[in-house]
Amino acid sequence: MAEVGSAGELESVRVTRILRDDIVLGRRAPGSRLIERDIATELNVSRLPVREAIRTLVGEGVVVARPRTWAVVREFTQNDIQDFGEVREAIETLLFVFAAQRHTPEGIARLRATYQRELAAAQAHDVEAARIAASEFHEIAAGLAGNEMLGELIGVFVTRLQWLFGQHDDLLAMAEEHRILLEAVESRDVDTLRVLVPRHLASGQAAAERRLRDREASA
Amino acid sequence: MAEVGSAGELESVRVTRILRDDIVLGRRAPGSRLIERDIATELNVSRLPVREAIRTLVGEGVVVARPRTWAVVREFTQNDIQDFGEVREAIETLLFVFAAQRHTPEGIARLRATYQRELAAAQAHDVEAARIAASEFHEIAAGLAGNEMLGELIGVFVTRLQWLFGQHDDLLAMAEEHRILLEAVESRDVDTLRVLVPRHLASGQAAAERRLRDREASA
DNA sequence: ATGCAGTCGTTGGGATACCAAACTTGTCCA
DNA sequence: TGGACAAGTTTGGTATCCCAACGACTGCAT
Repeated sequence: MAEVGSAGELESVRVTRILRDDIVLGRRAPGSRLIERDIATELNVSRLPVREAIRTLVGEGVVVARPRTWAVVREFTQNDIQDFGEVREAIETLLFVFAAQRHTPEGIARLRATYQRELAAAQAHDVEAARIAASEFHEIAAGLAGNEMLGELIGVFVTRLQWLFGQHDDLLAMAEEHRILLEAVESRDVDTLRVLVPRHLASGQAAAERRLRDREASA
Repeated sequence: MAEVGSAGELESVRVTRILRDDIVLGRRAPGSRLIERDIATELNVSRLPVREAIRTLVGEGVVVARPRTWAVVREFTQNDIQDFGEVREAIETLLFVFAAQRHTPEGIARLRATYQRELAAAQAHDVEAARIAASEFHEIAAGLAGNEMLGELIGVFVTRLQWLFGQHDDLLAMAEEHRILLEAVESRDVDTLRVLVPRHLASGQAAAERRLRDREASA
């Protein structure tokens, strides 16, 4: 019918992806209502896939739903972002430290290739490609860490991550930071990573806080 | 109708709780099938609440569901338990360090009261009460940490935590460990906590691995 | 015995219609 | 101004029906 996405894809998955993109890309504002019937009509599906999608997004922490009323896109406070940053620092440090301790030559090669794609995209000012490569960089690093539970945990948090910290102003600076991370992982330099990762995150953190302040000021 | 649980409780929540307890308490074995229709009939509800419950439990990581087939209770491997332990160590260290840095006198009083309840229950060999108090101990500590995102993260993991590490053999030893944690938190002794928490977790870890090995041997 | 292909029953994903409970909202009145 | 009340929305749940996909079984050939 619509013939979008991979063959045999479940409707609920498709709807989830659409709504998630709407939220992450800002097409649905924080606080805006998610009304099952309307969305169902809009996307030409029944309420069922929409319900599942909303539940999934609640699980991913970007939607809040109270019983028997509409769900809304989550509104984050300055405090939430700070809390999130603290947690993220711990998780990502763990991630890169494990990656440094356990990586294989083959894995490093893939990580480096992805970094180079990111760098090229950043130099060409291709925002979308750079964003995808950067996100892949983290995915590969998660693989190198060789800890599936850690992967699951990151999976739970990745949507709000992309939402809150998705848009990084300075693509080249970000690529450069990834180069430094890459080299530390390759040389298994755990001590350096323990100071590097928090510093890497701090820049995106500041940008997210700034964006939120701007939004609050204009409200 | 059934008039169980709190008033106005959603069916899906009730079903989720029932299934979760079945799994955590071992009434449903790892690998056993969760068939929507059967469970719906069994609990006298329609398929919808059951579907939602299963999705929730998938989110909590204790059920695996592939499209268009039954879901099954998750089977954990030795490797999963080890991975989980690594992640848990990082999270709980973060939790107790934050609690040490940010606790209030009032919060410490509640933590101490809960510890004393746990100790009393352990001395009386009341397994159920000790288990509940121990779990409350962690909940209160999470509150003291003053980081809602960390709370959410723990919420995602708490079910498999209770499932895999729920039964601790030596109640008195566990209470004693909680006493040491409590005192370190109270005196804001962060350095001690950084070595204490991993040690605290190691004992439960070993017990879980032993249990799994036994189960595998008898299969 | 073993491997394999086709068949058939089972099961989840989804659509539709309907209802009750409860949450919002707007209005009216003190 | 503030609160109680009424009306309209919206979700949660039930009941059916259908279909595609999956799994299990059967029987055949080797």
